[in-house]
Amino acid sequence: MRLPSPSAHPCSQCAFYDQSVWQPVGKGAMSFLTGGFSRSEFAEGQALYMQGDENRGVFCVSRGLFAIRAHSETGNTTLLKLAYPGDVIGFRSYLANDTHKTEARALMPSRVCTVAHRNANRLVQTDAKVLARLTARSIAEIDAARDRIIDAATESNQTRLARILGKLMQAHGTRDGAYLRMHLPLSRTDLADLLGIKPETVSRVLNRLKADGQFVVSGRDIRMPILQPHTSALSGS
Amino acid sequence: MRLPSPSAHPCSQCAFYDQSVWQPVGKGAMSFLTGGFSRSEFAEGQALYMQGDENRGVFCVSRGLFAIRAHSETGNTTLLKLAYPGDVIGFRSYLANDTHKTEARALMPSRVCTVAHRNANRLVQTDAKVLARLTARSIAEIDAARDRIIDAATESNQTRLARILGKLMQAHGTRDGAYLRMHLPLSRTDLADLLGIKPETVSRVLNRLKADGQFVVSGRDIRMPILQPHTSALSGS
DNA sequence: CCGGTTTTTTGACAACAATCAATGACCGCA
DNA sequence: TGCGGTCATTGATTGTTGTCAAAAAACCGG
Repeated sequence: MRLPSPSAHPCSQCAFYDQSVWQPVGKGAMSFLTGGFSRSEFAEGQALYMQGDENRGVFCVSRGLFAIRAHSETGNTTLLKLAYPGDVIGFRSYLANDTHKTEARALMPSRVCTVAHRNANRLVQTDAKVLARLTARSIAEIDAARDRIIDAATESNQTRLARILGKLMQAHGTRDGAYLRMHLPLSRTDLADLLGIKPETVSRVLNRLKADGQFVVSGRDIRMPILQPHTSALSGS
Repeated sequence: MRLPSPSAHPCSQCAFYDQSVWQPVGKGAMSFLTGGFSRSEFAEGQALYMQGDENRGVFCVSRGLFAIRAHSETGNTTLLKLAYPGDVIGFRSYLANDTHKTEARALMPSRVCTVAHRNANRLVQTDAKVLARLTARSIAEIDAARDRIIDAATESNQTRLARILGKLMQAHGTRDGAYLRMHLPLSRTDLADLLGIKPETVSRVLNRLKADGQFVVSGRDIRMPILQPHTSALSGS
């Protein structure tokens, strides 16, 4: 799990190096970073952390997709967000010095880079820029949550579902003729927990999206026309 | 607007002094705090800042109630949160060094304490504890947003409205016989923007709350029985 | 390939919300 | 006092979602 070269920046080969929380770490503190750094593979369904767990460090999704879920006492589950490659997760618990209030679970085979709690502390103490980058992630989290609140309050579930699928398609879809195609990494229940509706309703909303020609859905196999519907409508005349 | 004694901590008489972002400021940096500190009164309907404005500082609600709203290009308005006394607002814009993405407007006669942008910068540079407290507010903001997302996804609008009214009643209600009573500081449209529904639906949900005996509503005059409904139901037999 | 399980879909109905239109209540002000 | 104007309520209708039940499809281990 440890990387071969302890003097090189462990994120230097990562596609998200520029935005890495640890990018400011210089030569002087590099041993704090490489010492607590690890890269782990996660199978579909495997948890990175569970609700109530002590914080073990700061995590960065390197590949795949994670679901950040909250489980209530009454048994309800809300899928708070999807963590895509480049997203940093677990930092709320790290910054608050608190247990995790959500769980993170891989929705497909995924890879995560971890900086252990103790080492993160040392890096934050050594370089103020690291803390500044963590603060920036907090602000981005606030913005994302605000956007989601607005989205939920103003858009129909059909529109919201189309957006979620479109974003997943952009991240995980592959070209197939005039379509983008993917294996949907979320169950109907996951989609329901993401929208705050019941799985039966997800089925019906998907039917509407199919009827509108926005998606071709068959189980977890999903295709999305690459051309925007209004473009093709205009091209006909 | 300036306070009389420049050597005393301007928050020292405030009910929220302990949780004040500026509480850690010591004698050495006090002039940075008192110099940029001001206390302002706001009339009902008056804006503290508008969406798109440059950040002028960090604000703390001292008395009254503010609505934090987001206006979309399409003309939709979402009431993102209510800022109660003790709440710090405007810090997202301050920390991100960005324009305000929301507006803050007084819902009743209110008082706000302001630390000007430049002085806030000096205080943050002087004392790391100040930044730590701002970070803690960011985390609290993330938590509050998460709670709201869960609430919207799992609770009925009736339950959500009852909670909102109950919280307002707790903050602004006065005892009146067996009831807590208040003048509702929000219009039906505000309540609608808070729940993500239409004003007509707010009317109907209020009717259901009335029918259930949870509230007595007449225009903006609202009363809430102090005894829990289930207690009185049991006491009958 | 089979049997058993889980997931997803469909159907029927009730509850809830959006929309549009009309009415009613309230307020400020001439 | 009466006149607009805004805000709030109500009614009628349609669309959406929840709920419960059943059927269909997908999945899994042997």
